[in-house]
Amino acid sequence: MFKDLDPILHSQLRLAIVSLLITVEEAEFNFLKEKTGATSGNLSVQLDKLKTEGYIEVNKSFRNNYPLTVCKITKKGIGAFESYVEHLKQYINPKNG
Amino acid sequence: MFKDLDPILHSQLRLAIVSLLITVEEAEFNFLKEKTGATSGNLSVQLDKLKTEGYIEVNKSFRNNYPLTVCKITKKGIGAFESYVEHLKQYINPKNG
DNA sequence: TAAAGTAGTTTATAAAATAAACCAAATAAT
DNA sequence: ATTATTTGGTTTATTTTATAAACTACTTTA
Repeated sequence: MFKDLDPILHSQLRLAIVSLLITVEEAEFNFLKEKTGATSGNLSVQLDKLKTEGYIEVNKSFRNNYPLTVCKITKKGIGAFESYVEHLKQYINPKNG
Repeated sequence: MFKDLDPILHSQLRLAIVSLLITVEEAEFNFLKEKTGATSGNLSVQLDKLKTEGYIEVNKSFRNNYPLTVCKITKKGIGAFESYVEHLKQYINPKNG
């Protein structure tokens, strides 16, 4: 009756990250940090999880001598997000029959 | 930017339980178990959590000599659910700006 | 050159979800 | 009548997650 919710996306922070990446298509670590309000540590861990799952790509480089981490959603990530939202509708539309 | 998601409701099983209780207004343990596909143990724990939070009422009695647990959503639970859904929309509508 | 800031990562701790084991009573089988 | 099985759960233990704290490596400023 209830479809499973992808546990990778069913996390407040990871969902926020993916939600942002869907709109901007590319974002820096600090942009994500500010928008989500996450701590650096937590953000680092969750980005890694999304990367491991293949939902995002993470590109590390340097800019003005400082490390720079840029994230981008993948096709798989977009698909997973859309699917997650579809599944979620079953839970939040009180017409689950 | 992103509003916090009530951690009590941001759980697949608890969300499913509350989603069901919103439509039926009263449900037996086994009804919830079948509809959600949860194990008894997990269901028992999560019902207790929702009860402790004041989101549901749990009435224990006997029927045909067997124990019977009946659950009902509270006003607080309805409010929390509605609020959760509102907050969630920020995450799933890719127009978060 | 010492202190403070940038941009993170890693490790440790707390909280949550899940599974396994258990319990009390009822019914069914031998 | 005693043993086994089923019902309707609860409790405890294990695994998984999330979060926070500590740390790294380097840069800039005083």
